[in-house]
Amino acid sequence: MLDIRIIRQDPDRISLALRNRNSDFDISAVLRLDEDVRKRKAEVESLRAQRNEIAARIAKAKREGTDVAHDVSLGANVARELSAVEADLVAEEERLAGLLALIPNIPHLSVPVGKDDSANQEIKRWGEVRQFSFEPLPHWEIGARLGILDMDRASRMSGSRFALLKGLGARLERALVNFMLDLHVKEQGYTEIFPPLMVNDKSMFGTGQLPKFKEDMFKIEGQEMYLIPTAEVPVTNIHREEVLSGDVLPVKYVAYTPCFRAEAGSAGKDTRGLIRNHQFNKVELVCLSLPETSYDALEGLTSDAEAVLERLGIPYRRVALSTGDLGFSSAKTFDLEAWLPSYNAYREISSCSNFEDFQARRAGIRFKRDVKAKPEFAHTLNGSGVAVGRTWATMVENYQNADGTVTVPDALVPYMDGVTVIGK
RNA sequence: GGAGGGGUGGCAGAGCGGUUGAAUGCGACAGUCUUGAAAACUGCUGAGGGUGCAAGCCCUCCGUGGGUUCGAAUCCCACCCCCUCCGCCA
Repeated sequence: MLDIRIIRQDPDRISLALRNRNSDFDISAVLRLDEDVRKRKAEVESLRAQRNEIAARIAKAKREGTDVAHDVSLGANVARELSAVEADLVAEEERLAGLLALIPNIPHLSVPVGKDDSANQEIKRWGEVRQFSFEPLPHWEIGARLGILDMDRASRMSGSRFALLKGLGARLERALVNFMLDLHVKEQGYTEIFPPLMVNDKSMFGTGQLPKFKEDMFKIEGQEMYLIPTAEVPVTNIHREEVLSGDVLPVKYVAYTPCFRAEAGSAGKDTRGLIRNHQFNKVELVCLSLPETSYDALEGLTSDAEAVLERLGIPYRRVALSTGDLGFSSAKTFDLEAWLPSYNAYREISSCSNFEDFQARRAGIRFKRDVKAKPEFAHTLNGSGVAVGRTWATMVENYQNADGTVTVPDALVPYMDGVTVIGK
């Protein structure tokens, strides 16, 4: 959520930012409504002041035993008028809040301006893309042949876009999760979290999934509860409605969770294998930071995610998303894209974002610099560290051998009980 | 799922229709004392918003949302959450 005061002060800047994001949101409606609300609020408050004054007078008169009838009827009139004006105010305020909740974040100045992902900017590349001496197979083929990935049976029990891992395939998934968690916890100083996988609508509002992206989530029937689309939601909301003391910042959390996405509107895209499923595993990094250091924190968080790919020897590149490709809540996002031989392209495997105070304002995550200071909104960041299913796919494809086996990279061997080749 | 109990400031805990934004204690903060610290004493101590150049003035908040009333932390209704016991269950 944007600060209404910024919209008031600098509407042109907001409008430009929205246009750069391909948003047709009409700021002027917000400004008009904001003015109405403030006018109405002044009315309500002066009526309340009158009411309070009359009530105080009656209290005093009763104590002194003087007549009260005149003030009581005066008070009744004020009360009647007040309730009418108050109802108008509530309605207007709700409308304004509803509009504000739909405005995306303002991109940071460093974000490349452009209308879609073609304007994304490559920041760096790491690793050599492997040249195969044979025709490489996609991971769903490799997995099926090795008996470690079974998409057919998964769709029989659950439908399309679900995966069944088996034997060393399941083991590999678990190995990846543990490897990533160990790296982030033991070497990079994150605190491990295992959060609830269902959250209420307030939490979904806090991180920006609601109200606009309801269709992308699985809702529990008959309840105001959703399956989490990412650990970002419960983990960022750990400190919802809290005032932290400034010296605990930065707070760094890592969580492994399954993620659930309805993926409305993605029909026909990435229909095979592990790339785009309704349920997938992810290790997520979340950081709460001081405002002035949040871009350093973004750099740190992104390189913490990159370390995962580097240890696994997976070639990747880092891309700065353009204004047109940026997510709703984000002020700046780096995507990490891993080389996927079956796509003959780099595919997103991690997305690291600085939301600045956008989520913190929605979720009420604040801090005080010291005991006397006014509370300020913290900055929130998160990034995948990294998507496990996509890593599974990328690894299996990059490490496949001509005989159909898959070599296990050194960093993972201890997590695979010493297995160095899958399929031997 | 059933039966009770309870949600008040950072914490504990009063208040149960009229100077109560809220007693009291603890904590925190500032100060006095002290070579320093502790103790003791004194003072202070929530958040959000409107308006104004400012000083200030005003409004809101006692789980949440409604209602009654001139006036609600206090009365009524609904919901949410927590605790205890029983049932069920990995």
